[in-house]
Parts: sequence; C-alpha cells; structure tokens
Amino acid sequence: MAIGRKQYPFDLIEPKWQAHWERQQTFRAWNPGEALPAGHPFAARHKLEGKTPTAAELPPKHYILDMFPYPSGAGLHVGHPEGYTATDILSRYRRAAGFNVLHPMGWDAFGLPAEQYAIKTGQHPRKTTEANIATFKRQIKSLGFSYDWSREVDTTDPKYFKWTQWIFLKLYNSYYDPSLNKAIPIALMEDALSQSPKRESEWKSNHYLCELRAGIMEVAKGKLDTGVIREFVQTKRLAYVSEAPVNWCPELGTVLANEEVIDGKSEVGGFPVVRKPMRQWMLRITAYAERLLNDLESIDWSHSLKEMQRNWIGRSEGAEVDFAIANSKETIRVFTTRPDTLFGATYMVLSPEHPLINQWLAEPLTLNEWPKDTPDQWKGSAEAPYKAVTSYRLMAAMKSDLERTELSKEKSGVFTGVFAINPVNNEPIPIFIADYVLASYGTGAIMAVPAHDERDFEFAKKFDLPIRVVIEPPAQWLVEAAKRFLARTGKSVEGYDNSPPEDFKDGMLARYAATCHKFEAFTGDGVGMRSGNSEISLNRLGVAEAKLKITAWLEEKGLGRKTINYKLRDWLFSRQRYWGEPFPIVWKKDAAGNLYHEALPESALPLLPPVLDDYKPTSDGQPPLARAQDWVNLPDGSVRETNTMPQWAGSCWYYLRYLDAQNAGAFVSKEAEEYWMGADENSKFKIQNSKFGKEAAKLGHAPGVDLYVGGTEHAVLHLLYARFWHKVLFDLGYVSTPEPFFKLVNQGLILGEDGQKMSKSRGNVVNPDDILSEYGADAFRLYEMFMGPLEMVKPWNTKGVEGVYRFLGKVWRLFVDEQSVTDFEQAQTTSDAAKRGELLDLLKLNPAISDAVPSPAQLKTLHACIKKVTEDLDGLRFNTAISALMVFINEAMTWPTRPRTVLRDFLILLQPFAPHIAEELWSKVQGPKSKGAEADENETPLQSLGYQPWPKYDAALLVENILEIPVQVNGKLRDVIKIAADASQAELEAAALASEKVKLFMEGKTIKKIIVVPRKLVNIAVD
RNA sequence: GCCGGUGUGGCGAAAUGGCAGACGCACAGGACUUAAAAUCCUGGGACCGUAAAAAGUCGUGUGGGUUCAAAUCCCACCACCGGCACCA
Repeated sequence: MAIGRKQYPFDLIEPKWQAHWERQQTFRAWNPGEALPAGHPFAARHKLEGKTPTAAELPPKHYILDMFPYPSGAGLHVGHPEGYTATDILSRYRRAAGFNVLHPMGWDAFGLPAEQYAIKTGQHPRKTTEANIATFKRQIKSLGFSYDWSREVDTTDPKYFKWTQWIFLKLYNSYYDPSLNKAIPIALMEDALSQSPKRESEWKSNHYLCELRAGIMEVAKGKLDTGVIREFVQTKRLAYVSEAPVNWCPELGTVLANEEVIDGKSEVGGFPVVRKPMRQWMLRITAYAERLLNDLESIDWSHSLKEMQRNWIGRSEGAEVDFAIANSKETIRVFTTRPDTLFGATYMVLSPEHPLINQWLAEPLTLNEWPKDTPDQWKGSAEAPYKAVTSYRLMAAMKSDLERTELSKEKSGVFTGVFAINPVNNEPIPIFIADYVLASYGTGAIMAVPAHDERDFEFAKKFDLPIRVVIEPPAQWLVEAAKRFLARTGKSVEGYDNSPPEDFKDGMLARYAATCHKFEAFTGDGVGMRSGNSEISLNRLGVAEAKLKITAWLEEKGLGRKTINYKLRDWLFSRQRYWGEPFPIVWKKDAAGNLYHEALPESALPLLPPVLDDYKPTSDGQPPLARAQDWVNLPDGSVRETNTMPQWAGSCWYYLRYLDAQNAGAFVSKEAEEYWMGADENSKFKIQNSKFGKEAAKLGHAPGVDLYVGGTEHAVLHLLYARFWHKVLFDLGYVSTPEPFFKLVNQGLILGEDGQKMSKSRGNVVNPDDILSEYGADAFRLYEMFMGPLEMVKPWNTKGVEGVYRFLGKVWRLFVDEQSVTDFEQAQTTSDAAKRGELLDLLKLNPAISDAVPSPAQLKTLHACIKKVTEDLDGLRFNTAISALMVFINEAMTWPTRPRTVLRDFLILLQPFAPHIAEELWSKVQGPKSKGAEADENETPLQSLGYQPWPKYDAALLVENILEIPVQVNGKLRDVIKIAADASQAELEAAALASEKVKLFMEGKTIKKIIVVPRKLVNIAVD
C-alpha cells in the first residue's frame, strides 16, 4: 500500500468524534416515560428538552437491527461491518429524517469455542468470553457506529439468561390448542382434566379441552388420578421430553438439532453424526408449522429467503390411507401425495424402525396360500424373512445418516413375509422394509407405486416387483423416454423410437403398459387409466381431479383422509454442554418410583450453572453439569436437569431485550414493547405506507423490527426459531406482533481479493484493523458500501478502498484552507502526542467558502444529489448513493465560490456514510465558536450533525429548460438535438426531421412511422 | 435431481422498455516537482478506419420471439453461486 501522505487527519478526527458521541450519549434512544436531559441533540431537535414524553409525544420509532455477533477469538472480519455499516447509515439517515431510532448491539456469547478452550486450559468460559467481547467492542466502536450502548445485551449474563429461562418456562407451561390455533397456558388443561375443575367457565367453551376431558374420562372410567393427568399433560407441553432417536455427535459429545446437521455431519466442525435414541428436551415447533409458513406472506423478506423457509417447513398435501394386513386385524397407515395412483400400488414399504415390525418378529404372520405370481425366492422359507429383517434392521440402525444418504444410492431392503391388501382392488401386496423410507416423516410407511414414483421404480426394478401403469403419459413423453432408454442401454424400445406413434390411443397404450419397466417412472400430469373398481373409477380423470375423487371415496369408506405433512421436525432443544443456559427443571420420583419432571418457580431464576474445575462430560457420558453433584442433588431429594439449552436460545429473543434492556422486573415492559414494535397508534402510519401495508393491516399485523440485516447462514435456523418463540409469546400476550422482523435483508458474502471465500488457510483474510489504521473508519465504511449492492456476493479489493479514501480527501480539500493544512502538518511534527488533538483547530475553512447566494447551477447540483441520495437510501442502494456524493464533489471542486448553505446540506447527506469527517467539517463550517468555552469539558455539547434535519430536494430546481433529445432512425441513434423542454410533439418531430444527419439516413426511404416521446426521444421508422 | 439467484469493459459496477458502461479501481498520456509521492488535467467497450480525427459496423452468457425501440419483457438453452436433497 503505497500511500504516502495522509489525505486528511482521520487519525485525529475519528477518536475525537467517537469520544464526543460517547460523552454526549448522542445516539441514546429514548423509551416512552424516560426523562430527556436538557442539551441532548435528540431532545433539542424534537423540542422535548427536559420533558418526559409518552409514546404519543415521542417521534415515530424506527427499529434497525443487526444480527448480533458471536464474539469469537479471531475478532471482527470484514463481513461483520458490511451489515453493520448498512444499518448504521440507515439509522443515521432515519434520525436525521426525524425518527426515534433504536439501533442496538450485543453479544451472542454462549458457544462451543469458549467451552472447548475451557476443557483444554481449565479457564472458565466466562473469562474467554469477556476477553473476546472486549475485542469485538473495541473494534466495533472504532468504526463509529451509532449504537445505543446503554442497551447492550450479553446472552451469557445471568441478568439476560434469567429471561431466556423464563421464556422456556412459558413454553414448558403451555400447550398448543388446535381448535384455537394458538398456545394456551397448560394450567387451563390441568384444571380441565382435574377431578374437580375450578375454572370450568374458562375451558367449557373450548372444544379441544372438552374433547380431551371426555376422552380421558372414558379411558380412566371416571377415575382420574394426578399421576395419569400429569403424564398426559407432559405429552402436550410445547417443551417436552422425548426418547426418540437423535443426532448424536460423538466428537462434540452432544446431540444436535436437525438444522445443525449438514450432509450427516455437524455444522460446527464437520464431525460425523449418528442416530441414537436418547432422552431429550424438544420444543413443539411443528405445531406452528402452518403459521410459520402462512405468515411469510405478511413480511418483507427476499423471495429466496422465504423460499428457503418454505422449503425447510416442507408442507405437502396428500392423504393417509389405511391398508389391511393379511391374516391380521391390524392396519398399516401410509401417507401419500398421490392417492390418485392407488390402483398402481403394487407393494408397500415400511421404515426399518416401524413399530409393527417388532410385533411381526415376535408373532410371524403367514399366509395360508401365496398370492398368484409370488416369486419363488420369497416362498422358499417361512422363517427366512425374519432373519433377513432382523439383520437389515440392525444394519440400518448402525448406519449414520451420512452413510444412509451418501453411500446408499442403490436401493436396499428386505421382504417381511407379510402382505397388505390394497383397498381398491383387494389384491395382496408384499410389505418390505427399506431405509429409503424414513421413520420420522409421515407415518413411516408408504404405498409404493413404481410406475409413478422414481424411488419406488428403482426399488421395484431392483427387486423385480410388478410395475403397473395407472396414469397415461403424453405420447411425446413416451417417445422422449424411449430415446433416453436407447441412450442409456443402446437398445431401443420397439415402436417408440421415432415420431409419436400414430396408433397411440389403442394398441400403443397397451404395449406401453406391458413394457413400462423399460421406461422410467412417469411422475407428471396425465389422465387415469386402469383405475376403477365396481364403486369408483379414476379413468380419464386428470391428476388433481382424481385426487379429490379418490380421497372423498376413501373418507366415505373410512379408509383414509386428506392430510398435510411437514418436513419440519420438532426442535431438539437440549445439549450436553457446560456453556449454555441450564434448564430450570428438576426431576422427581412419584410414589411408584417413576421419574417425572417439574419446572422451577419463576422466583428461582436465574438458575446459574455450577462452578466446575473440569468442563468435560463425565466418564459415564453424562453432561458436564453432572460433575457438580451438590448442585445436581437438591435437599428434597429431587435432581436437577443437567442438559443445557442450545446456543440458539439466547438469540431467539434478544431483539426484544434491547427494547428495555435494564428492566429487572420483566423481559420487556409492555409500554416499551408496544412503542418499539410499532403496535401503538403512533406507528400506524408506517403500516399504511408500507408495501405490505394493506395486507398487514388486514391480518392485524404491526411491523415489528423495521429492518433486520444479517447473513444468509441464519436463513433457516435462527430466523425460524426466533419466529417460533415470538409467536408463542404473541399467543400468550407478551408481545403485540405476530412476526418479529418486518423487513429482512441478507448481506452478501465478501470474498477475498482472489475471488475465493476468505479463510485463514488461503491466506486471503483482510483484517479490518489494518484497513482502519491505513485509511480510517470513514473510508472503510464507504468502501464496504461502495463495493456493490448490499445483497450481492462481492470480492474485496483494497485498491478500491484507496478510491473512496481519495474521495474523502477531495471532500476535505473542498472545505479546508490549503495554507492552514501546511501549518497543521508542520505543527504536527513538533507537537507532542498528547496535544495533537488540539491541532485540528489550526485548520481553517477554505476561503472559497462564503455566504454568497448559490447559483442556479450550484443549487441544481446540490438538489440532484439530495434527490439521488434520499431515494437510494430508501431503496438500500448505498453504492449508487455514494456515487451521487462523488458526482457532487467532482462538480463542486470546480466552483470558484462555495456557498456555505450548499456545503452544509452536503455534509448532512455525507454524515450517514462518513460521520467523522462530516462532523469535523460541520463544526468548522458552522462558523467560529464562542471563545472561552472551548476548554470547558462541561460545556453544553455541540449540537450533533446527526440530528440536523435531512434536506428536501426542490424539484423545481432540477427542471431543465433545454433538453438534449436523441433522434433515432430505425432504432439506431443518429443525432442528438437540443430543444426546449416544453416543446410539443409536433415541434419535436419537426426538429428531428430537420436534422441533417437524420436526413442522410432517411435518404431515398419512406417514413413508415414516427414515434415521439416528449422529453425522451424521437424514433423514425423507415423502409 | 428440485428450488432460488446471478450472468454487462481489464476489474467492482450503473442503467428495469427510450443515448449501454454513471461512479470507482487498474491502465496510458500530460501538468506541477531537482525527483518521487500526493494533487490536477486528458483518454479509453470491441472492430474497421485515420497522421490524428470523423464516419461506419458490432456489442450486455447463447439461440429465438414481442416492440418503432430490449441489458431490461416472453420462450428455450448454457455457465456460475446459494439452498434443499430418498420428505413418499
């Protein structure tokens, strides 16, 4: 970096203004009911000095949120400030525009690295965490962001996680009511089910509870004991204990949520993950699947982000169908999205973990007579299947998810020896187990329709099972499929190789049905064939129509029903870690000796983790907390839960804590929550003005966080979890908006200079501290935004920093007297370091700056800049806003006289982007300060530039009298004519036709048509 | 495989139906300077052409279409990036 002389003394300016902002608390955001100190620029701007305004008296709120960082040991990387700069620019812009802006920062500080360091060194993770936070905070502060640090949160602070535990208790103490479609306190259910209910009036009107009560009374024959009720209620809580197989990561010594497992490996560290049945805490996020999906409509997120969430939730509509089992009274329920292909179901597959298999192993079901066409290989031995089934299940259980997905491209499975009966034609169909059917999705069982499902087709080919076509493909598809067969095998399918067969409708169809195994599964839309019995026919019906008809028929016969399934699974919420929030849960034994769990009272919060000297799991695989036996065992004989919550817990609600960060009596006060989340009257205009306004208002939606910026890495995990918690809190009446984040923007990744992702191993990591010391914070901020659109992936280029740095140098020289710069530089070399800050006063205003009345051209330049910057900021187009500032400066550099008013307005525009230099120049361009007060630390602070009203552009000043109008002939530019802006169409046309150049191109041709777009262009179409 | 996004000079990019390449980087030439740095000025898509210009032709991943007019809208394809991936 061959930068010699500094463009301007950012090294003095930046610390000076950062200290000033801190002293003045310039960016403190005020809650309703807080007294505004006299002299604060926000109070002065809004005429609220010394007042204690209510929500209605405060200006409208604007909540601009960053995804708070995990304070890693490596410190800030250049990706962090990208989002932070964008939100800071917006925050400063909105403040200038008159909003009460909430712009906070905090630390997502629980996490694995601090714990692993603790295991290695014995140092308490708190120490590591505190040191890392200090580094992050120093780095972030050196960038001059306008955060309200009085609202800083730290998820590992007991004052914070007290409320994380409190919210967990709310989850624990709630159930999801399907009739009301919301969470309800579980106390209501407990009361409804108790022997002598007390709150009858409250639950009597509730369908669900009445049904539950009736059901339980019947089962218990009227005799309810507390144990039975407790056990039942435990299964309904939003936070519950499950024994299901979980993702166990031996390397990390903990279980992981589905979301944390990628390609069978842990998201953190990339270690293998295996399935293992364990007792774990789960959160019932699946109850919210439909709302999490539907409410995406009401929020302003990018299309791709919504799509990712939709994908993850994975809603699919279909039907459940019950199949009778031959020689048994039991039935097997399958889930299918294609009930219209039921006539083509030729076998059935259960997941290896399906519960019926245990029964069959204990009590084999045999058929008196093998169905016709049963392959000999199955008939051979009545016992053989059971051996095969046992060993197959064992194999499947041993396989990690990685092996199941990556290595088993080839289908595998075994015949169980059992047959089911296809309810539409009463044919016995063999039942297999295979690991391509997942226990955790749908019913863990499928009807296989090989002709119309690719996976079933593959399986059927491998095991030579019948493939029965029941949907007629278009002729064109048959021809294409036959060609693909030829390309694959070198053999042709007779009669399909060329053009669509003429006699398709008759003989061809039959031939296709006979040779379908040579084709491939046809999964597209077609019409039904060979799908009828004495009661129902789907023949000639389209897929959608057939689905409706067969589902209705199944329902009528009591054989099935319409169902919706989700890929989303309940959230595995416990970890075997030390550095996380302990569960406020104890385990007790009932009279019969059975363990049950119970919540601690709210008064017991925060529940602190015990002090340990070893952070490893115990030798028998218990979580580290189990080492603290005197912490675990309580005097009354109960035992504490030793799992801790996952890192996601703290980040699920931090944006709410910011609203009222110091509140010791509640996680947030009602008043602060309503004001900042925009549920109060004062914010209503915001709803009306937004793109989603009408829709949102109809749904009763208030905006929530106005803008949330962060990386895509949180597209499913954090954002789904936080939305879920928010909805629970909404249902229970603790927050007033159904969605937390109204507008969300993902910043694009910043790549290394080589266009690769930045990484230590590549050696292409850019350290923000280096850039800061070389070019200063303002240049760094500008560059981060000037690189390209916020949401795009873009490579870093340090040369580009020099460009924006030069721009700031130009700004500096526009304002500052050159002679005084020389004096300043000389004084710097002789002055001692401590006094260097005062030298800034040596710098004088450029003599070209005066109170002269600005010329029309100068005003036009200014107002064009105001317009562009304002519009671009509203559209988050920071790069083009900066280029507009550059255009202004390039122009203003040529002005012999520089009107003070024009330059002041420019500084207000510059301030959000480069706040330090803007403040420094502002303090100079204001004119001389009153002498004598300068040395006084306690003087009323300077009014901050940050609260100067944002300038409005005057459209009248931008009007051009003479326009340059391009003239095209046949769409090609041939001339540019100058003409009065208000020229009529006829005048424009005449002027265009009069052009010599245009005439040249029209010579010898006839005019077909002349298009005249006033103020834009003329296009002459000729032969 | 499915879903989403992107594709424009040497590079980051701008223009979302109306003069393609604003702004910036890098580069080249010039001014200032003993010299360098810094600063200021000038130049620039490609091709063809010319002493230099002018004029001209082509040009926004590829191929087609709509339109007086397309980077922009429509259809098909290709490449890259991101997500999901046996979810029945």
